Amino acid sequence: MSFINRKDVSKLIGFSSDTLRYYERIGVIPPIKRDKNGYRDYRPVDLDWLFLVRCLKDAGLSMEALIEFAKLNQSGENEPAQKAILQEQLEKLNQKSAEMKRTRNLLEYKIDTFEDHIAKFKSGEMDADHVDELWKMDKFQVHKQK
Amino acid sequence: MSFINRKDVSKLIGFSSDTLRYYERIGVIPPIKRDKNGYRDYRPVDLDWLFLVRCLKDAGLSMEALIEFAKLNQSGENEPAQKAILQEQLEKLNQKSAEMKRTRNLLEYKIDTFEDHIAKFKSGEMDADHVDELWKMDKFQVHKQK
DNA sequence: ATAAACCCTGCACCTAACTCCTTAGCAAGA
DNA sequence: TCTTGCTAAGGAGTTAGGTGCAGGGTTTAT
Repeated sequence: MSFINRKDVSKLIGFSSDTLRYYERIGVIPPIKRDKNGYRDYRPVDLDWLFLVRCLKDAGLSMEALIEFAKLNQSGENEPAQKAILQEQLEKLNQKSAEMKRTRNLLEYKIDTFEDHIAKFKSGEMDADHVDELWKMDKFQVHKQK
Repeated sequence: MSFINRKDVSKLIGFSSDTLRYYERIGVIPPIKRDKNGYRDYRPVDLDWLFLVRCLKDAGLSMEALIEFAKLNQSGENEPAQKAILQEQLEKLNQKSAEMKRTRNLLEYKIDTFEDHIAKFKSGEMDADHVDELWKMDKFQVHKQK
């Protein structure tokens, strides 16, 4: 007689039953209400939370951050703190995006110059100039030493 | 008398000495030449490879993919295969970027509507309509069931 | 009334990717 | 020569994030 059972939730959100139970245990999702048999009875509010968890996890948040967020949410009047977490994660996401963009540039460069690059690589002719060329692609801000 | 020693490489690329040794062992980087003492002697060609590994790893490639790539590179005439791997990873990177963009939208939405959202969440008033609202944000293409 | 198909719990186990530990060799300065 | 600080190798330990399994209960269909 569950409203939505474990299996349906798995299908909807894409976490396995085991994973859902694991998340509940470590505190990523709040304790789910049970029906008369002790079976989990997921409500829309739970699905909403799981939806958010799914997105944030896919975006690369750690379980730790998600647990912190879940705790704040369950323990009352910490809306500014929660909002701060979301904003912080948004900031991280933006940084990550920028990082990925740079890596994409590098990949494109590597693909474009592949023949040349590999030829040098194999013959051992690749020298400091080539490495310099890569440093200049702005991924690292280190001082090359003599 | 190393050209560039382990510690310098750590500083330059940002992998710890242990990690460098680990990578060499599992085949992410080729066997590094040694000096008369048996100490590793990193050459520009090695740094170039490490640079690429650093970027691809940061972009989320698994060690497995990197090992495959490294093997192809060491074992001769597989340039098309290597190029294919890079292109495949570029494709994955693009997908991931799109995914992150969607999640960013969700986060922004959540932050904007936070007060309202949390109020509903706490009072348990959040209902199927709200979940619908989220489904519509295009992250999932599932059929909601009755 | 028995089987199929769900659900429950606790706990052991797993993979990836490191990270640390121990024991030991070489090397350059006080 | 002694100490400090680098290096080496092999292998055990750690962390994150699950996954599987045994042993049991319920519900529904046949």
